[in-house]
This record gives sequence, structure tokens and C-alpha cells, in this order.
Amino acid sequence: MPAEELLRIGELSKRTGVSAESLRAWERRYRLLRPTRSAGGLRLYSPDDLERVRKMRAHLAAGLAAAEAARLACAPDDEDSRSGSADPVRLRAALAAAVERFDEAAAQALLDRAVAALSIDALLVELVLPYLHELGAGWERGETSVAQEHFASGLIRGRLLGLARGWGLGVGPIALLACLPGEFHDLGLIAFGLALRARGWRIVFLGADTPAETIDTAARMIDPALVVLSGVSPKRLRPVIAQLRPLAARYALAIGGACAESPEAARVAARVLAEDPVSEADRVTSLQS
Amino acid sequence: MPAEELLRIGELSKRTGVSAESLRAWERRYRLLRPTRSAGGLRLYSPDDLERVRKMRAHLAAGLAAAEAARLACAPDDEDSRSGSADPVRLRAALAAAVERFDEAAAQALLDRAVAALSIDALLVELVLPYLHELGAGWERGETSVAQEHFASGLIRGRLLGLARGWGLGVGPIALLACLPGEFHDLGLIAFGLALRARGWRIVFLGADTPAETIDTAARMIDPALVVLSGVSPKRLRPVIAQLRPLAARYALAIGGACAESPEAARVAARVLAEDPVSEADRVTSLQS
Amino acid sequence: MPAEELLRIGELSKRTGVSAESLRAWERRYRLLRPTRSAGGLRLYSPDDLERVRKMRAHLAAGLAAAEAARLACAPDDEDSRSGSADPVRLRAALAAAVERFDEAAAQALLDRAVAALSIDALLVELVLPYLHELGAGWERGETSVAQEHFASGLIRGRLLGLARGWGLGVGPIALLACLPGEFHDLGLIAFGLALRARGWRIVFLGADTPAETIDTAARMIDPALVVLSGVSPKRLRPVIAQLRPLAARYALAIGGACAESPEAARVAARVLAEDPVSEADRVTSLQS
DNA sequence: ATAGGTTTTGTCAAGCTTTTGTACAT
DNA sequence: ATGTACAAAAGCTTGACAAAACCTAT
Repeated sequence: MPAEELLRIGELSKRTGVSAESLRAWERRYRLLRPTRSAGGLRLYSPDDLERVRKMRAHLAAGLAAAEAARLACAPDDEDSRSGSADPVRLRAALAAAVERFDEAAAQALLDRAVAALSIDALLVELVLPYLHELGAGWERGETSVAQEHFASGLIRGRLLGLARGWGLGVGPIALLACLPGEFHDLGLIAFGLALRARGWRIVFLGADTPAETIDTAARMIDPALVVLSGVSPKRLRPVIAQLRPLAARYALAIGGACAESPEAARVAARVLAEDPVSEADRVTSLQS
Repeated sequence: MPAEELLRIGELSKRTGVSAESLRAWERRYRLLRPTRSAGGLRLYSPDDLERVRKMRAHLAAGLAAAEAARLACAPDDEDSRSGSADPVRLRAALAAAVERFDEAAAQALLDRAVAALSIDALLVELVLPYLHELGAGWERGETSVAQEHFASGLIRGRLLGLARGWGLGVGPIALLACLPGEFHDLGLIAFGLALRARGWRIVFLGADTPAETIDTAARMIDPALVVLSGVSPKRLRPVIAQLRPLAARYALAIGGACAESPEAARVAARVLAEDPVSEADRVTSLQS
Repeated sequence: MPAEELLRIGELSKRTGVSAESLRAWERRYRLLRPTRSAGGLRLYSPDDLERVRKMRAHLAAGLAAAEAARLACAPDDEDSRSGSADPVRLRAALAAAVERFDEAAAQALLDRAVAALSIDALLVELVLPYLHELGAGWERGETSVAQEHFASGLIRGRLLGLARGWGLGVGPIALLACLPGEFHDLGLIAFGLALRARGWRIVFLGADTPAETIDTAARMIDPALVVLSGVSPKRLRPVIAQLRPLAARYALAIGGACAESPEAARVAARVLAEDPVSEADRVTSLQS
């Protein structure tokens, strides 16, 4: 006897937002659902049924007719089982689709495949960074919801941090990474850390919203060969310029993120990281050695 | 049954911006569209139809007459068959150069590009297999060192096994793959496994130097639709022929690798895989279905 | 007599917020509770009962029907399938079970979880290496078939090589890794390479069955800070001792694998790697810096 | 482009059954 | 404490309906 959660129709309806009548109709007309029955004849739905309803809804939202949507929802996922091709463009589209319907299992499976098939550099340059970019653009156009954006970034942060495990160990030069005060977007910085790690650096990561003094203290303790600060807007940079000067005097200081393009960045930092993380990691590394 | 999105006329109209009436007219007049029909007679359009409508529109916008535009939209296009950047011949040369100097960074970057741009089949047939062949030939001519050959096969094995991740999952027929006893070259077999996988098979891979009894045991447990044994020399095959007979009696047995061309192979195996892995995977699959 | 706290129905009701009537009904209808009785017939509930009631409530709150909620509350937790179980001992057992039945899906999922939850070091020391060891021991005792051993090592090799991708990049000292001529067991060597990589080394990997001259050639080209040779039996080492001397004179030479314990190894190598890969990687690294 | 008929699909209703918390009598 | 009863809530089946979308033919 499986320890699965079996749902009755009301709960399935509540969780999917589809009326009980429709659920029964979809079962009768398209065999979308195959509930077991309780002793008294009530329908008991498995998690697989729940999943199918979610897919059905996603296809309906995409404009498919109900019969078509049901056919696809019932078809075994052959996006991820068949053709092993790891074309990042397709992976990206599939990832976007999975995020669209909050399908974590599918999203993780796609990321699994990407991690297995690509190098760290390619993973970042061809999949993760363009996808995040796209997500941001979609949000600005009002196409993706904030919820989707959070879901996606949580997912990706988890995977990247998994890859980041142990990135402080070893014998390479140390890079100290932090987001500027008030800055909470750390994915780009994590990506840069991974690219550096792949080139032999040791990473100390302070994360989002790090006060200037904290960076200073940490630098004094670990004596990094490079300090990298990241922020999306020059607004983050301006208030701390004065505090950064002594840091810049003692350590190689780099500024990344969108604010790297501002004149302020050029004034205070030894190095401005205006291109993608992987290229910049290459440059920084070749300077180092 | 394809897992394609089939659209009804309203959705196709919405997605292309062409009125339903026009779509029907284009179907009648120019056979631009070949929708299937639902049980009740509604038109169901495939993604290919969608693509043709888009092309038609583009041609119309360019000023062509409708009949001309339709003719062009129906013609198979050969432009997207290959973009120059991932030309396998160049990739192969570049890969050889990278391996020559043990430059893993460059080699991995090249393989990234190849994995991204090519299908599994193309990756195998146009890059990996010819490259390995060339490497072997270079070694026989004394041009490449064994060190480079080892380095390269390690690299490629890692990438192929990455693509192989999850090749045992799914619902297709099962193929059991193993190298003959004493045989340690498994790359060809991995390539064959990937080609089969791209055709929907499930793969169970026993790898190098597998004793005959082992193959037997495994076959009994998983009941494969096909057993594939690989070896580079008839020397590997001869000592186990007697042991393979009962296996061949019970399962479809195929022999691959250079030893497939020997008379021994023909005597024991139902199927001799003498050509490249991709073609053979095609044949085996068409026999299966 | 157990020193458990036994609760009467009123107290259980107060602690769980479920009415006494419902508790009795749940006992009668779903056998959710198995109270002992006092001399006078009063129900006495154990802490396990309390726990089950809490689970029941949690499932009810999640919207499950009472019958379903009770079924789940009574089912033994298979925490295995839940998130918290990155316990390497259990993972190992589960991995063994998955391999036993050639279930790649389950095995990959387990490895996914392990890779996500453990550091490289822990992955190697607590999961992969003990598992391989166990597998070997089971084989010697005739318990596991060679088929399973092959299947498992193929699987694990794929995963480790996936983690190894890009291990040649960067700025650290270079280690040249190879198996001795005639030696085909490369998993231990790959593990050692990963442990070194986690400590900042760059790895050049020549793999199984590498001729002595090959090692020599490669070393001359890449000028490694360390050369590591691996073999399971002194038989592999003896024939090449003479050829290794000049290599040992020019580079730091280490011998790993079971043959490291032989007197021959001590005679030719600067360093004998007799312990597990991770400890030895630690030592080698501290010597280096 | 319109007209007139068909298909698809979500929703509703009526009458009956199951499930489940609570109340009551012993 | 036990056992039975009860009623509200939730569910089942069958059948039907109507709006939207689609068809063909003129």
C-alpha cells in the first residue's frame, strides 16, 4: 500500500482551481484522471492525477482546446526522456515552460540534464544567465508574475549553491564576493563565483546586502587577492564610494552587475566587470597569473 | 501518436494574426495547411502548419503575391540545416589541437559548443566517432602519443556519460550493452547506447570486460529486447562463442565493434552491427517496431 | 515496564485539541489509536498515539479526508523518500538496493540527492568509496554478481566524471594521474583526482592502462607538480619499476591503489598513498603549499 | 461575408449515497 | 465507556443545456 496522499474531489478542486464538475467531465470525456475509489465509491486521486490536472490547465492557458490539452497532459513526458540533445535554447524554453506552471519536478529534471551535459561555463553562459535575463525582461513587459520570478530564482539559486559547495577550499587565490548594501540580487555574483572557482580560485561569499564595514573586516581577515562587489544600480554604489576608497587602496577591487557601467564604478574600482561573468572570470584569472 | 500541440483554427488565428476565413481559404486554394480533423470534423493544426503560416505572412509582407508566398512557404527550407559556427569539421580540428596540448579548458569549451549546436546523432557521426577514428589512425602512424589518446578518451567518455544520464529511464524496449571479456574499449558502445536512447530505447550498460555469465545473469533479470556485445577483435569473440549460443537462442543478440566483421560474429549473432552506431541504431529500431 | 507517559482521553484531547468523541471515533473507524486500558477500563494513550493524532490533524489541515489522513498517519514514515535523509549510511543501502535490481532511475535519484547534500569529500568518503568497497567484498563472497558490479561502476564513473568536468582548468598546481599498464580500475584514481581538485589542483587524467612512456611524454609536456600512478596489485608495478626511476627523479611521484602497500612502491615512489583518497589529497596538498 | 447547422465544453440540477463529527441513551 | 443514531457536508450518476467555437455552402 503506497503512502501517497490520496485526495477527494473537493480537495483536488481546491488545489487546482478547477471545479469538481469539470474534473469529473475530464475524467469521463478524456480519461485524464484515473482515480481509485473508496469503499463507498468516492473518487480518490493520486499525486499523479494532480500533476496531470496542472498540466492540463497549463495547456488550456496556452490556448489549446480541452481535448488537445488532455491528450498532451496524459502523454508521457517525452521532453525529458527522449532525445538526449542538450541544446541550451530548447532547455531554456523547456525551463521557462516548467517555471510557468510551477512544476518543480520538471524544472529540476531539466537542470539535472543541463548540469550533466554542460560544463559550468556553458551552463552559466548559455542557460542560466540568458534565462534570468529573459525572466527579467518578461517581468518588465508584465508577462511573468513576481511569483514565477521568485520561484525560478529560488530554484536556480539552490542549484548554483549546490555547485558552489566547497568553493572556499584549496590552494588558489582568494576572491571575496559581496553584494553592495541594499542590493539583494546575488545570482549574478554567485555565477561569477562559480566561474572563478572553475578557474581555481577560492571563494569567500558574503551574499546580499553587505555593509561596507563588513566587507572591510572580512578582507582584513582573509587577505583576498580580489574583492568583488556587485549591484544592479549606481544608486547602490554612490553612498559607499567614500568607504570603499581605503579598501580599493589595499586590495584589487572589482565592481560587477549593471552598476559597473556607471562612471562611479570606474572611479573607485581597479577593475570594472561589464561583460558576462565567464569572460570576466577569464580576464581576471589571466591577470592574476 | 505524436505529443505535438494540435491547435484549432481560432488559436492558430490568434497566434498568427491571420483570420480564420483566410486560413481556410489558404488551405483550399494553395494547400498551405494540412490539418487533421477531430472526430467531429474540426480542423487540428500541427506546429508545422503554424510555421508555414508564419512564413506565408513574412512573404506576403515582403510583397509577394499570395500564390507565390504559399508556394515558398510550402517548399522545404534548407537554410536552417546548419549554421557555420558549429561546423563539425572545424570543431574536430580544433578539438585535436586542444588535446594535442592537453588543454582541457579549450577542449571542454569546444565540446560545449558541439553539444549545444548538434543533435546527438550529428555529435556522434560528425564529431566524436570520426575524431576517435582519426586519433586511432594518428596513433598507428606514430603521430599522436598514447598520452593524448588517453587524455582524449577520458574527456570524451566523461561528456558522453553525462549525456547518458538517465538513459535507463522510461518506457521503451530495453537494450543490454556490454563489452566482451577482455575488451576495454567502451566508447563505441556508449555511442551506440546514446543513439539507441535517442530512438526511445532504455539502456542497461555493463561496460568494459564483462564475463559471459554476467551478461547471462543480467539478461535473465531484465529481459531485454536486444543484447549488444562489443569488441574490437575476433580474438575477444572466439573464446566465448559457445557460451553465447544459449543467450542468442533466447534473446536478439547483436555484435558490434570491429569484431563484427569476423565470420564468428555472423555465426553466433542474429544481427551484425558493421556500420556506424547511428545507422545501426536506426536499423535495429525499425526492426523492433 | 516502559517509562512512557500514558495519557487519559481528556488529557490527550486537551493536548491535541481534538474532542474526546472524535478520538474514540477515530479509534473505532480507522484504528488510528491503540490505547491500553487501566484496571477500570479507562483508555491510556502512549506518546506514539499522541504523535499519530498530531499527524492526523496535520493531514486534515492539508485538506485530506479523514480516512486518508488516518491511513497516512498510521503508515510507517518512510523518511527515506523525504528530504531529511542524506544520511550516507542509508543512501548507501538504498543505492545497493537500486543497483541490485538494475534500477537506474532510483540510483540516479539517490546520487542526485547525495551530490546535492554532501561535499565532494563526504560524497567520496562516506558514500562512493565505501560502497565500491562493499561491492567488491560482496563479489568476493559471491553475493553480488559481476553484472551488478559492472552496472554500478558504470553509473558511478559517469557521475564522477561529470563532477570532474573542467578539473584541468585554472591556476593551481598540476597533478598528472594515470593507471599503471594493465590496470583498468580507474575509479579510485578518479576519486583521488576529485579530492585534489576540491583542494585547488589542476588535474590531467590519462586513465586506465597507461604505458610508462606515455606517462613520461605527458609529464614532459605539462610539467606537473605531482605524478600519481594507481594499480591494485604489485604485479602491475613490478614490470615498470625501471622505467619509472627517471620519472621519479624529475617529478614528485606518488603510487596509489592497493599496490601502494607493496615494498616495490616504497622503493620507487616519493610518496605512498596508502590511506583513503581524501586524506591523502589533504596530505599531498599541505606538502605542496 | 452571411446563414444555418454541428461540435465542443463548462456548468447545473435532481435524487441518492457516503463520510464524519457530534449528540444521546444506556 | 460504549454503542447507536443523526445530520450536515461532500460526493455520485445521469441527463441536460447553452454559449462559444467551428463547419459548409452560398
